[in-house]
Amino acid sequence: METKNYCYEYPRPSVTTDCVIFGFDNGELKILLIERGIEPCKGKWAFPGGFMRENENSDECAKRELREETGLQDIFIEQLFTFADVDRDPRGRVVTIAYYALVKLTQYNIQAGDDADNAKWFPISQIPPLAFDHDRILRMAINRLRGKIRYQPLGFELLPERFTIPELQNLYETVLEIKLDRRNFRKKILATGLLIDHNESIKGQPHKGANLYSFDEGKYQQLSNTGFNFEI
Amino acid sequence: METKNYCYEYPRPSVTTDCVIFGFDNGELKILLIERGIEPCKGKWAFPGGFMRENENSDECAKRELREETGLQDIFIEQLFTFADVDRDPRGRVVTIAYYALVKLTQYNIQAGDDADNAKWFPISQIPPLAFDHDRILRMAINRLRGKIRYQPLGFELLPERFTIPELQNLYETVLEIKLDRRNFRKKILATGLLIDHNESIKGQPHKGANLYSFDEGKYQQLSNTGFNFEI
DNA sequence: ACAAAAGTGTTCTGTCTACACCCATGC
DNA sequence: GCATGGGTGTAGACAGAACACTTTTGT
Repeated sequence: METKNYCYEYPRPSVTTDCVIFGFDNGELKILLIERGIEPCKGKWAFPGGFMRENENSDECAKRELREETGLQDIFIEQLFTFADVDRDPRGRVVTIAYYALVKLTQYNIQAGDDADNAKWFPISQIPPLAFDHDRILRMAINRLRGKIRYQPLGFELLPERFTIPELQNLYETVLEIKLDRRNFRKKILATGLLIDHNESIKGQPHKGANLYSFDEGKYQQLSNTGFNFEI
Repeated sequence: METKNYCYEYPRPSVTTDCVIFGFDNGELKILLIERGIEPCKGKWAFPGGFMRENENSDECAKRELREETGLQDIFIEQLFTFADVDRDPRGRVVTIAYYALVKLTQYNIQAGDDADNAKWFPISQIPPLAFDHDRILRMAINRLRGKIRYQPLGFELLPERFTIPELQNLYETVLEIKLDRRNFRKKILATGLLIDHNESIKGQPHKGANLYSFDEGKYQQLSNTGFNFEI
């Protein structure tokens, strides 16, 4: 199966994209994985991904694979890192351009088995054995998310369109694995002026329902053009 | 020349690494470029780089190319981003894993033409027309350096082993394109406890010579393991 | 003695932290 | 009326910003 192919006198590796998909639900950070039905690594779990085609760039490839394997589209996706170790795939030389994506899980409400039969969400505390070097990719994706959520408004990509401040705080606490002061968090997040108050609150709970907000994407774009920095 | 090669039924692109090399000299941030002697883009300037071999990963490839084309080794180098647009190289499909490197320019004292005949340092304010999509790569490298120098001790990689605080400040001011207060800068950088005082100062100037320091790499490693964050 | 850059300390201001009580809702 | 979580304000600590004068050295 392995053949040597040369162009400019050099062998060419296969190139794939893989995508680490984060969701947030029930106070837990989760990852969408697909169970491999064929060798190599049959029975292990892997990120959705696949081979880059001749007529698409890596961004397009990552988005296409996401759509084909999970039905997801129009979600936040960003290049993470490229993995090019010699022996990462037993079938031959494979270079993988890894991506990570953020899903409004409660909104899209993806079910395991949308397109791929054995897709499943796993809390990051209970990740099953992963195929290839996907554990390394996962570690890097989590670090990227942790690092970037502090100074870019990524959190909102993981929550429904309308969310409460306690939900947002819970997300930050979960992702960053820290505790935050309720009063200070609310002050800081409202001080950015980037939350739109909908004067509407959650009903049907045995306690006061929290107020709903949404993120003002347009205002954020404006502000970031004038050198403003979001920061938690 | 272009042939279609399939493995797992998919065509394989060529894979290269390119490296954006930063140096700092004379109060200027500079980039090392190589003039292309052959088509395509003959006469334009490009980053050193080349095709990844069968028995090396991308890090090894980037370091090897650096050594072969500039004589540089054992310098700071890090993966930047992967460029995989369909038409970035007129010869065919080429995926480039870009790197950036930092050189202690005054120390290594690389001369234009070490190995590659037409290597030359350019101040970033006077970059000549670049080959392929290298202007995009350069922009991304500069942004990465600007972003990362604030919260990781990258600055020291661009200065000689022993440097003065005014030199270090000058570097930060140049890279970040801002002015910093001399007294506050000194206070902050010394407060980290990461500078070793050599009680030795620059001589032969028509004014007071500045004191020499070096960066305490070992202490930084220790501190960063215990959750310390460098920040300017 | 003078020009040029290095070195040094204090005050002010604004931001982050810590913390306790009342409010709304469903049962 | 009680249990549960939501919402609010203030005082103290701390870090960052602003700022002027003295010191060293070569010419």
